[in-house]
Amino acid sequence: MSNSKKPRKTPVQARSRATFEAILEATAQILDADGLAGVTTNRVAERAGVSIGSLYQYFPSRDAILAELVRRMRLSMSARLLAANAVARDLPLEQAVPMLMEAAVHQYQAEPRLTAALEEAETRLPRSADVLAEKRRVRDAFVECLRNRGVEQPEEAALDMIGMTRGMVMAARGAQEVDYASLRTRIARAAMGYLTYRLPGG
Amino acid sequence: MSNSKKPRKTPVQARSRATFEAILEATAQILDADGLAGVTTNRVAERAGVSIGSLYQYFPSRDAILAELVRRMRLSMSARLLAANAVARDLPLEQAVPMLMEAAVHQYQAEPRLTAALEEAETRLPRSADVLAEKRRVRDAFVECLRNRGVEQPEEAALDMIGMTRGMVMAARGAQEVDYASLRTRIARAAMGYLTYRLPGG
Amino acid sequence: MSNSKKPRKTPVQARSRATFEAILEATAQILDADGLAGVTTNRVAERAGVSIGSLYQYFPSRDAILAELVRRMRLSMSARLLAANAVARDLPLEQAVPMLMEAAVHQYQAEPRLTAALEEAETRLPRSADVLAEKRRVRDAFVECLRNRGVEQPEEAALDMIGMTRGMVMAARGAQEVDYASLRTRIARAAMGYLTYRLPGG
Amino acid sequence: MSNSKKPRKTPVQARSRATFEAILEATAQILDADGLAGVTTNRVAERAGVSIGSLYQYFPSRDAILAELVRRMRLSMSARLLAANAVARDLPLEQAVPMLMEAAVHQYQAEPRLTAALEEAETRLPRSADVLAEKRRVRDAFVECLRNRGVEQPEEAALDMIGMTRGMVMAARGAQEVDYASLRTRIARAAMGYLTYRLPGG
DNA sequence: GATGAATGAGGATTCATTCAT
DNA sequence: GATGAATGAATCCTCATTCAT
Repeated sequence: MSNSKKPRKTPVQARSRATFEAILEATAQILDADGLAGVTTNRVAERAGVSIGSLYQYFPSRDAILAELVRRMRLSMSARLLAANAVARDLPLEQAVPMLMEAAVHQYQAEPRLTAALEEAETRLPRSADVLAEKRRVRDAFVECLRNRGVEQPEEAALDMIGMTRGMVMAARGAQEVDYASLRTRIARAAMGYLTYRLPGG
Repeated sequence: MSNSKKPRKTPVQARSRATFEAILEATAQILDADGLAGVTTNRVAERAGVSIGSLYQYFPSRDAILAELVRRMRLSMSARLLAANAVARDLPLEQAVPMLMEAAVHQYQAEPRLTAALEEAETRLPRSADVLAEKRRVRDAFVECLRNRGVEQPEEAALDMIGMTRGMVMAARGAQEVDYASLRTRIARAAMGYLTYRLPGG
Repeated sequence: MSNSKKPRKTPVQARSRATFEAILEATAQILDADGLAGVTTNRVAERAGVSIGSLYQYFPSRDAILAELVRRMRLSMSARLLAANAVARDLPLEQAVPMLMEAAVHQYQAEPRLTAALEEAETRLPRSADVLAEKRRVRDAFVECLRNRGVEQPEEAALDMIGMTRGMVMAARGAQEVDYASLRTRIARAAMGYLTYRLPGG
Repeated sequence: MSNSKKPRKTPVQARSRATFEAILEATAQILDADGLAGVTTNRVAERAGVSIGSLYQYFPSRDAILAELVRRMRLSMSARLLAANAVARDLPLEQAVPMLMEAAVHQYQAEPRLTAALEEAETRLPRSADVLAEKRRVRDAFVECLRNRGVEQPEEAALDMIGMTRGMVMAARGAQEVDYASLRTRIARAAMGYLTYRLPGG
């Protein structure tokens, strides 16, 4: 019995592959334009230029399409983070952290609406081991970066830095802000400030 | 021209008032328990102990119920922020900021699931002038606090601080973290660090 | 959480009751005309003169409609059997058995196609305690009748007599036979013969 | 005018023959395991190790596959009956009848689920001359056996004996009874009793 | 001949909303 | 005002069948 969230058939032939990708692409477009509620299987099929039957040849359910997109997004985010972490390996904290934050921001900045919709989808979908693993890798990249540079409580700090990144991008997006260069600088500042500031009472 | 998102009638009589509130309370309970998707008008009516027909006497649509709850949440958040700002009027930045951050966190901390569901509802609903105004007041409270204490770019900083607050609470919640005292401290630290840190290159 | 095979709402008002019965009646007509495969919810609703939404107010699923019809059929069969058994209480075997057989045959004879369709439905549906109980009562009526008159292995004999009844009616129906008086006589003969015949070797 | 229920081509070559049989075998397996509803053409093709396109080279429709299986079942039943009748040619009624009954029971006993599924399929399918002919031969075997031994109304009696056989086996199966030796004895007893018993009033 | 990708009519079910009583 | 029965558009999904490669 195959996992119902996995693609139903692994596309090997060229035509199959194209259909498979067309369905994902159509779904991403609709998510970006109309959000999660706009994604109906018939609409996806229509936009993909495919019959509803074909859609169900490749995905066992509507959720499976969303799950695949979420999986790809998380995969892409973790890949970017790991790459940034590798590049920053020998840099000091104040140079390494901005690089990681920039990597973390990238996806939100590149496709803000799609990413928000996919994160919403992620909360609706059953927890997926794949997705959890990728998120764990992102956090681990932060943890490693911080621990190697002597930061205390690196697990907690990683969580906080990921959270503030996401929160600040979303807030900027909500306020229609478009100066991403400035935003990245502020996010890096927030992270470094968080790591170095000592509260008066603490 | 009647705004379809406003309650259909202003309840003046006691019984009307009670029914009106019962519907909102029922909706809030369902949102907290099952999220936005669990809110169906029939279910709300049933839990409120009201017929579906009566529900539509008080609210013109399902969305109108959600809009009213969103409005109240934003109202409550801005009230809390304004109060905190008033109390902190004469305190220095490093004492005022934690007070504001704490006020901003409160709602998320007190009812995390309900608040998340209402924010999700908010993104689905058409922009409401009421809600925008309350959010503006929250931001203005931050702006005033910062400007009075000589912080540069207070508009931008207010936005960032609100964003990081929300982001860090949500991340903590997603990681099942429950030590809110620690979380509040870290959020205050992030805010103060953000305001005071100078990037090497900047 | 209510049993999903039970009617969703117990109809108390006159209009409700009428709708409820109209749905069952429409389903029975379709079963009789086209068999189980002809029963689609939309078709039932249409024939009942009711919207599809109304149908689902009264029954949680297509199967629930069928289950209710099966339940009624079994109820009616057991009632008839028990009545016959009561009437035959003081009669000797050779008079009692034909009465029971006649009662057992009645439903098949009165509505052969509908009954066949409902029995087919019964095998598809999850076992229902109600239905099993009614079937048990039918068998128990036979058992009691036989045991009181000194028949050996009355449980087994009851099962066999019920089986032969059903088999002979169905075969007659398949052969387009319509002389039910003759059929009943033969069924009674088969039953009595079964009970009294001694195999040469046995 | 091509009968759409007939196999599309007569397989002469070995490979064709093998494919044809594989499809039938796969269908029989699915029928036995999951009943008529489990038989989908794609599933049959998959289990037969054949593409769906090939399946439609050998059978014009799903029903044609089922029809062929029904035809074979009836063929096999009639062959067994005719053989039993031949063997019993010179035996007296009370020895001949049990032999015929046993032959009639055999198929139900050997593959109860498959046989039940095929009989269900038979009722769904359009009447087939082939199938009717085989059923006629079964009945004729009984008729001949009875007439030769002086039984009155042999046509009617044959019908009744076939019916009671089927009914008793099905009832036993429904009751999870597995002692087929006992069952066969009882079926023979029912048949002989039916043939010899004289109702008091008759 | 074989393949399997593609088709789309059709079926079950939900739920916001209306309106007769 | 209140009630709740009724509505039907919209949604997810299946499966027999076709046809380009």
